[in-house]
Amino acid sequence: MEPRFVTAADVARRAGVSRSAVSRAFTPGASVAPETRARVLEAAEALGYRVNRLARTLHRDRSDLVGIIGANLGNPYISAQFDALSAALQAEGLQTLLVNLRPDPRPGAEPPDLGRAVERLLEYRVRTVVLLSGAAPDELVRLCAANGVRMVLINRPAPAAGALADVIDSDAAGGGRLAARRLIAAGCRRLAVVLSESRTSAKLARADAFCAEAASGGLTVRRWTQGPNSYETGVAAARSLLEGGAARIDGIFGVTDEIALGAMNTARHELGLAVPHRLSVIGFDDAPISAWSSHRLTTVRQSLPALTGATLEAILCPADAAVSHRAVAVDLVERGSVAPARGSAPG
Amino acid sequence: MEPRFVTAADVARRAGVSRSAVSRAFTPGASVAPETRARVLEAAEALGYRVNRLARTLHRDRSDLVGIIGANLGNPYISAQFDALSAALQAEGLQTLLVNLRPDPRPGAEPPDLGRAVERLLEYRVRTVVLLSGAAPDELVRLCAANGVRMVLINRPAPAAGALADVIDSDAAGGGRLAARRLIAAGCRRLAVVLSESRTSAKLARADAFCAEAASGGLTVRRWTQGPNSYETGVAAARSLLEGGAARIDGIFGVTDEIALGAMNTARHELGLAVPHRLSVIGFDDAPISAWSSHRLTTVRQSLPALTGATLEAILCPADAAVSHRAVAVDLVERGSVAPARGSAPG
DNA sequence: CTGTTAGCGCATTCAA
DNA sequence: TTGAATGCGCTAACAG
Repeated sequence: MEPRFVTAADVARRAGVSRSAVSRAFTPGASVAPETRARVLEAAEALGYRVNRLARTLHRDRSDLVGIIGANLGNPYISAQFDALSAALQAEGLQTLLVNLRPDPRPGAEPPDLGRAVERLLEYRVRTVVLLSGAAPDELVRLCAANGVRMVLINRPAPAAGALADVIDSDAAGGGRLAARRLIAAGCRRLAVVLSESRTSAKLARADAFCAEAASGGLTVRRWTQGPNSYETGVAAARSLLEGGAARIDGIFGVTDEIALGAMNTARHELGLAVPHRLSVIGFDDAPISAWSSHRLTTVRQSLPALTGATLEAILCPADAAVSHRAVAVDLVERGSVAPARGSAPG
Repeated sequence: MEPRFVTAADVARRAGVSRSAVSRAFTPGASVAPETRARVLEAAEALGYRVNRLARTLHRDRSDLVGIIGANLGNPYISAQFDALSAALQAEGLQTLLVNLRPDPRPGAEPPDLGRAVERLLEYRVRTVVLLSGAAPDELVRLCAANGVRMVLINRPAPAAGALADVIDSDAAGGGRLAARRLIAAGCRRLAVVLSESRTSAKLARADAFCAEAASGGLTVRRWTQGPNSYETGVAAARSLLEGGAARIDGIFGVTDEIALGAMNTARHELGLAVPHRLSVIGFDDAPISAWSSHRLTTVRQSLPALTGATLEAILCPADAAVSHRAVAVDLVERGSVAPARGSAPG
């Protein structure tokens, strides 16, 4: 005899009431006599009944499933972000359904496809799709909208105007400028920026603003672009930019902490360059590990609580609310990877 | 006019067939005329229809949702493990429904409750519950079993004999012994083990085996237990164990890499102790960041692919299969945080 | 307040 | 192969 899930009918039978009574006993705000309700709950308890939320969803216009599309979940910042977001959702009674865009390592496997990911989530009738990774083509945004599902884009390229997508953006340009100004203040004159090949506009915007700010200070920036957003990308960049010392790069901006850490560690431990005396390094994110005493990375902070809060707001807003654009401020966290500012303006 | 999800009936109408035909067109192996099928697919495409997997689940005996219960998703090893597992599930057509056991930071919030987490997942009729965190009381295992849901425990205390739960265990005792032997070979004589307060038997077993092995070598071990499994726990331990230098601890085993890294970094950068010359440190997990040149932590490796593979096997096994116990071997990864072995046996 | 009834979207019998 | 009918577990509108 296969064990089976207990149904409302089972409970009704045992409690000697109708199925509706059972349903009502589990619906907050429904009108049930306290006594009936108690009897139902008792029977449910005895039988081990619990509401089938999947079936319940058939009736309501939206489920309490929130789809999160992410890649790179091992990344120190993204994992923290995902952790915070899923916890916050849960506190609101929402549940996290994950689609992992990580490439399947098996030979012959197809590369991950964002379109399929979204469709998959639509099949589960999620109420919202949150994009932590990848760039959403307008067509996908429209697809969701056509199904009454809002999309929330976090640090993603903004979709076409009028598209039904909320966007949460930390101030990439401001952060890039902050980084450039700080390196220049430290006396760096030969700057480089390291970014991954991902076409994510947030990372591009960080790099572009960095370059623009440097240019306005009369400096040109060596731009190093290759590989994924990973530690190894930073390692490779450091080797390529610093080895031999011909270019005499003295300031590096990594568009994510993970990249910056790869570059900094390689400079320090593999190439023997003193940080920050010979080379200053600055990152973007403020991942937890960046504060560790083994790193002490100076970085542009995106406040995780702020980011999570803005995301949650967007997710919770009524289905018919106008789309919104939430900006999250960034600030510079001074630690030990950038040389002290020279000639800072006196008091 | 609210946008609504397209239903099979809509498609049937447009294609001029019955709803059943639509259903069959989307059911692999059903008997449909190729021509009908084509017409249905065309109509579906035009309308933007996709199967409602929630409704589909009402008919099948199990859903394709796998519930994962985890805490500490920001932990460097756990995030990697979660990443690998969710990707592997997806490659098998299964979907990850997450319950995050992270404490709600809001004031007055209740602490996370594993029982509620499991019940929540049962409400979604998941086919399997995977426990990455917490210890499963037998009563919870029985609860799942009563609902025909298998439980998979990863590095968790084994439930009562006969309970319907698959367990995946990396060799905690073997790893603990490996760590002890290595520190002893390095010439360490004043050992300490650092563990968190969590009652997780895996971490306890690592520590216990470490102490036992040290004892058999004539050494007693200072046991430091406090706080959660986190970097800060390692930091606090290092301060408490090493500050002042009275105890002259010369070898530390952290039961997770994160703890070991906290201890090592604090010893090195805050207390100014040379690692490995003055102090040797060894961890357990082999998280990606442990290999970084800023750490080079010698550690006991749990192979992530092996762990993920074993987990997947357990999840995919038929519902009526006997419960299984899978052991994952560990080995020592030599890096730079332990002094070279002295007087190793020649040839 | 309660039970009856009628769906929600789908898969699967059963006849045809 | 196909359509009609039935049921999955639940909610909601309706009468009582």
